Amino acid sequence: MLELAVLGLLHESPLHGYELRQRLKATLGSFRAFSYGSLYPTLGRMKDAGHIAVDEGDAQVVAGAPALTGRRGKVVYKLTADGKERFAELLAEAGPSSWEDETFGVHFAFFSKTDPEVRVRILEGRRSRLEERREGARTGLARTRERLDSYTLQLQEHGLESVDREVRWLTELIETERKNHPSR
Amino acid sequence: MLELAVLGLLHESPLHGYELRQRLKATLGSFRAFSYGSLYPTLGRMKDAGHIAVDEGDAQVVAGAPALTGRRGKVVYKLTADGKERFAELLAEAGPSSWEDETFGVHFAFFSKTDPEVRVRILEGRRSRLEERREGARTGLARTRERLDSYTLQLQEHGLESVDREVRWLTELIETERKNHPSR
DNA sequence: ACCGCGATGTATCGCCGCGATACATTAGGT
DNA sequence: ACCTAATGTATCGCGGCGATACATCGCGGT
Repeated sequence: MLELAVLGLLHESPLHGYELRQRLKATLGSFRAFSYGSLYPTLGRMKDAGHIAVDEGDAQVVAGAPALTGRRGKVVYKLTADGKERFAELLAEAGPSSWEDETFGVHFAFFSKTDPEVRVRILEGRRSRLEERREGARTGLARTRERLDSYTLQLQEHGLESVDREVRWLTELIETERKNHPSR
Repeated sequence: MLELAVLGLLHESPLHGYELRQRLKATLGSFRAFSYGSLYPTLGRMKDAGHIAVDEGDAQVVAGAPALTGRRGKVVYKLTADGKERFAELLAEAGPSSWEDETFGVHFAFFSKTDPEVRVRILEGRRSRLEERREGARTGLARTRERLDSYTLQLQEHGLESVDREVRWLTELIETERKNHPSR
């Protein structure tokens, strides 16, 4: 998840942790943050996996100054060849994991680097996922409507409308995609 | 979080795990699920804390049948006096934690059991939280608009609109609250 | 009468993300 | 010269998630 996002961002240019986080916020927008508590461990894992490499931005040690305190330098991360492969691999997979709530947004953010066929499949997957959920909620609501207090009801309805909105959005996107890539 | 939800549901009537989860889905609607992987550990913690007690729905052991396999019975959970106190305590607190994304929905679901003053404070807190986020996103968007590809842009804008929608919803709710409880 | 299957039911495991926190460095303002 | 805000790296414990494992029960089909 975060892995995909990091791969995507480093695909543009090498970055250090802090920048990475800024970009994350800027790219994913209001929909997902990713704290340092996730970022650094993920970077660690990715490094271990050999998908990224570090350029110690290295500690320009001033001649006279004793290096008593570790004199921390910037740590710049960049993609390795394996990392690029991994990125392509993740971009290509259009399974249920690509259209779960949190994951979808990240995949979407890198759509311009994704194969058009895959784009459509992900959008459609996401849409039917939401439609399922909507139907479940709708019938559930119909069954229990009377027993619920007005606040719970309001919550449900707001939720339903949000889902509806997203479904409409997705439908538009799918149509646009089809228009631009008539496919087979 | 889950703790609050469980307290709220058990406040109505004792339930066992499975029912609890059904109610969770029904009450929180499309917006949050809560898997068993959260539920049972939470129930464990709450039991340890003395907020809930278990009624072993107990293994009606048939006379002749040897109890070789543990013959698992239903486990019914119910609130203790401490649990009711804890519930009231959680309902009364209207701090930042009450209007974070995930938390807010749960608080809202039990608004009918919440003090009117607290309700308004939570709604307002949530709203300003969203407005902050919106401003951040809006200015960020304005600064970087050119550098973003159309998909990222679309994602941002969809996000912004969603936030706008929720802000409008909250504003309506706040007005209704004020109308019904003019207060000081 | 038997089988299988889906709903009901309890529970655990490892992974991952979050918020809080700590601490160091650098730029700019007063 | 001093203070603050932004930049920067990193860790810790907690809580939630999806997958998984099992067991029981009622029901329809053969």
